[in-house]
Amino acid sequence: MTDIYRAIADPIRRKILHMVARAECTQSDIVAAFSISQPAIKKHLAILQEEQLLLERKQGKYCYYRLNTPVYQHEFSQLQRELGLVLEKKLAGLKHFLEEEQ
Amino acid sequence: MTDIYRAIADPIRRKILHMVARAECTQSDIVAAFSISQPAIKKHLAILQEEQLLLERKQGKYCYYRLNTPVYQHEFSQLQRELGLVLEKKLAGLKHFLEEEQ
DNA sequence: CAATCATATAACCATATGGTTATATATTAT
DNA sequence: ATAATATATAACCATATGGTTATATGATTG
Repeated sequence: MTDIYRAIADPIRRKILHMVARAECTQSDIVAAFSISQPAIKKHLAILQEEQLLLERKQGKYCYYRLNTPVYQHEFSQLQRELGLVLEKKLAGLKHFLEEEQ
Repeated sequence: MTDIYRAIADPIRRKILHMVARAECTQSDIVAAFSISQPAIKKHLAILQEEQLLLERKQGKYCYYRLNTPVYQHEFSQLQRELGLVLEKKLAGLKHFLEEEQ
């Protein structure tokens, strides 16, 4: 079940997400954009796919990747909510502290 | 230099962030809140500290942890921006596509 | 059909992660 | 002083991560 935290843990995977959001890319487009080997890129793509953030379309010898936008959008807003709550809790604590101080 | 992506990659560390945001906690408070060993918790705390998200205060036999709020706030907004850009790029692509279609 | 290009996969390696148990040390309470 | 509690650390283990090279397969081009 989509662990976006795992997906985004690596900076190369984050850059891949940017690439495939901007436009559909072939695997070799992606390989060309980095200075690591094709199998290494493949593994990153596999992780992004395991986490459902990537869709692929196979055409001839090419494999096109694009963002799975609905999933990304959903997972991103969940993440924002989860991490945003941390700050809200902090604020609530400060508020409480100030109100006790009257 | 603070890799928030590493810090938040594990669900236990995310829960710890919530705990220490809500209130200052001792290490044993945190240990009590999970079903893993004290050394395992200690390692999670060490990672959160390496990434500058946690401040500690030592008092007698207790070690109090609290959120490093400014750093968390800053890193969280950077993260939001970076991951939000992915969606913006997607939207820009769709917009461009529609405008070509007139 | 042969060469080339894109992708897939196997085998390997080093390091990181996430956990354990056992034990040491320091502080506090009885 | 002893016992109990809180924390720290060492040693170990299994698995995951992030990379490599070498090679196979499949599609396209000359």
